[in-house]
Amino acid sequence: METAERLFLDKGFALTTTTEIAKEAGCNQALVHYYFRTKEKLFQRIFETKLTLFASTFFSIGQQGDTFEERLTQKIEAHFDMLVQNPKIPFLIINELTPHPERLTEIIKNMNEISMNMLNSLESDLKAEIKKGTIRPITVFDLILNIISLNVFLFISRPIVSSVLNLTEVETKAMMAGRKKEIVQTVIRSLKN
Amino acid sequence: METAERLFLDKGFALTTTTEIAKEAGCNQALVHYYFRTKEKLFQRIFETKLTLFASTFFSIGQQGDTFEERLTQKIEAHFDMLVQNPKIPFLIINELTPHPERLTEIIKNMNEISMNMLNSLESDLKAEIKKGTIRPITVFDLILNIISLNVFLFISRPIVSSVLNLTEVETKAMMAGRKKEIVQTVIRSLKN
DNA sequence: ATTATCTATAGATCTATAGATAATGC
DNA sequence: ATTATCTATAGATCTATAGATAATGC
Repeated sequence: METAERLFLDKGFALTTTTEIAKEAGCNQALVHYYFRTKEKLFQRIFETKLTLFASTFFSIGQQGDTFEERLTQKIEAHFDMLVQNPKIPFLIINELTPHPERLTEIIKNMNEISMNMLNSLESDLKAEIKKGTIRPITVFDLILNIISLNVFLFISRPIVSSVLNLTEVETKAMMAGRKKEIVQTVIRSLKN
Repeated sequence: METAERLFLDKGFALTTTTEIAKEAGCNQALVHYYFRTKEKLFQRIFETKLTLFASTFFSIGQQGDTFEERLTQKIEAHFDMLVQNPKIPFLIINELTPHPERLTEIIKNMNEISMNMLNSLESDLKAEIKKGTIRPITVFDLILNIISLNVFLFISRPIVSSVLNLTEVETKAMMAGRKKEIVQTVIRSLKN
């Protein structure tokens, strides 16, 4: 499963073969099917884990903090840090869900319990601030999509950006750290009245 | 080529077969190879066109306008409008370049002529504004990546967002129009001192 | 006795080409 | 005579399973 996870994350479902998984895992190809029946089933087990991880993190951290700005900064950074730990998840999700949006339907229901609560808490927090006049009017949808766009796209485009700018691994890390601060700045400042 | 373009944009290189291209184009599969030799060559002709289109638009529009804010708004909207016309290009580029970053190397050189000029003009424009104190200090890299992130990710995630929120086609269009305004707002406001 | 692992292979694709036939241009 | 189109097929995968053999657990 570890090998399969790595290969699926690198190349997606279509480009990964059970032969390759077996080879890199050090067994024969039949054994992969002995344990998981089909390539699809093996993929789904990995994919659902990754999708749940990706979706839940954003809504589950950053409830403390005195000011709205602090709480929001925590959320953005927690989301960013989750991506640092799982940099290839966004590519996998985009890669698989875009041609097969129907795959999402079942999984959404499983997440609604946790995420909806957190979403509502963010929404009421946001609305209170807008009413106070400390930030401009904005929907929770737009705010979240702004944050996810800025965070996720960095990780999606990282291989391409590193290639275009010819960055070493160290330089890439420095660039990512810089982006983390910049993204927080961009989101916080964009809310100012 | 039209059929191939549509299928490659929808499903990427790996999931598209020359058999399917031929079938939907109304000829037999051998004819595809008669004209294009290999699936790879056919793909590259389409891919390079799309990649050039994607990369050049951002740097080639929006030079007029009295204030920096107007010029920047034009650039953001021009980029957004290009994506409206070509909503599936980002997915194709991400999908193909992430597992094969080496494919980019040749193509970069072709674009450097145009884009570098435009990038320099944006950079000097930006620096002048920062010096004047009308906007906060920010690198041209961060500004461009902010814009591309917000714009492109919307189009990458559109199928997923529409599916999650259960949006009709009309509702999706309205959402996109709202996002266009919101993205401009976010970028402009995030630059304020 | 059950579970794990292997070899071998069926069956389904898919790309690419060979070679025959039809259509077109001079 | 050249170009376009077709049928047929070779060769390369790849998934999945059947059936034999080895390892493990009681």
